[in-house]
Amino acid sequence: MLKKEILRRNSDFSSIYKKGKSVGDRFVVLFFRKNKLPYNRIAFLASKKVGNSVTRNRARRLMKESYRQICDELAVGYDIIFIARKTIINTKYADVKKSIEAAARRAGILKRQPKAAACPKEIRQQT
RNA sequence: CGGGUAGCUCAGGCAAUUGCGUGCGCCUUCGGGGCGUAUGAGGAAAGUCCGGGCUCCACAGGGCGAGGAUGCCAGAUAACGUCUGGCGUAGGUAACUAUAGGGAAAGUGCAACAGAAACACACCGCCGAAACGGGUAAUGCCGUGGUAAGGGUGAAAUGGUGAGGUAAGAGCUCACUGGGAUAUAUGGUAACAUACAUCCUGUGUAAACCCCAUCCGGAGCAAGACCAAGAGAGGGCGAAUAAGGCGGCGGCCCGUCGCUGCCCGAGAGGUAGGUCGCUGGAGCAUGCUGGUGACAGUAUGUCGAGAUAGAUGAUUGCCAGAUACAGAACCCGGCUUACGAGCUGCCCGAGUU
RNA sequence: CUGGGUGUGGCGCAGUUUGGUAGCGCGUGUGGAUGGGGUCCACAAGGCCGCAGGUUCAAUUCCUGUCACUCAGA
Repeated sequence: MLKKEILRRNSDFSSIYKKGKSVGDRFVVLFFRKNKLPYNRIAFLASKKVGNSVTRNRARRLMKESYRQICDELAVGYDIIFIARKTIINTKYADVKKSIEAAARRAGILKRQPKAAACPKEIRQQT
């Protein structure tokens, strides 16, 4: 993941919360919005409700790994926020991955044909 | 074997595939790219309860006051409210543990309820030709009174036992003794212990105010240093409340609400943002020496995170089996709290030989 | 990183200053009043004062430690 693909500014977050759409699943909640850029911007969140710092780090790492596996199949030009729910405590990686896939499919940002890829990795190679 | 008590160690390892941060080297289309290699969370990283380094501000000689903290003695330490060793006291059969442990003979305050009285007291009781007054046929019978031995209340009632003494009693006197103060001697660096002499004999509370001694300037890495868009002083051109543009409501049009032209822009300031501070240090490991110990000295070896929306993950296999509490955020020394496994010493009880 | 505040019946709060009886409102239960309900009246239950130690004769109150929640500032 490149550094420009990480959401940082508070204004970005608030505009996504305000104007974007959301999809929930068993372990994660997804906020997303079009950003008119040739790549996606991502953020992973785990609030204090999830637990202590070890639990929150674990949740974010699981979500990151899942995103890395499926990012080739995602559509391009979105800001996406992944938020961990309380139920993510003591879950396995495979379950989190499934949950994220399901949420993305329901959000409609999962591509039908994964071969027309626009993953950031390939942008990187083109530019 | 059971129970207790004191301390120590580890915090899963190895391999494969695939990912992440940083350092170094090379390549580069210069992009917060690629390749290779090394390295990458803890015993508490936690709570932020103390102490220090470091940085800025104040004072540059120090003192006083306010406020706060600490409070047996000696030592360790950069320093501490920490640690070590001792003393006293308390608890425990013991190993051992706990200890804010200076001053109540400087002053003020408080001690509910109960009780007569909780700085000074007479309810019941005892006494009474001990003293004064009154009274009866007679009697402590009545008043003033003496008395703290006994009863009862209370957490606490004027130190305890015995004898003398007395009207009855009382450290009123004596013997022994509890406690305290002072002086001397011995041991100890000291706290203190022991012995002896003299004197005294209501209490608790200072984690109530207070007194005494010692210590403390304030803020904190978002400290602080450096670079520095945009906006802004101003200048030039244009326009005249219209049109147009942008945004909100709305599926769209209509409608409605809000905002308003373009260009140049020194110095200073420092916003967004970035760079440094940022990890080699009261460092770590091993050995030797000194010390009861905390610790100190010395020799050799060694470099072990530095992120900035925040880096350690995922999958599989093997090791008999398996991981609790928990994630560095300027850095150290402690304290406290959470928690898995293993080992050792010592004490008590029971049993066997 | 720094500095405050709060914790008391089921809920919201007093009491803590100056230690000694734990209280108020709503709610709950029972009874009364009404033909019934509401309002009203009477009575009752319900608290180891967040937790653990200490000081004291005695602690919700004083002291120390600790846990949780919450606010403010940089």
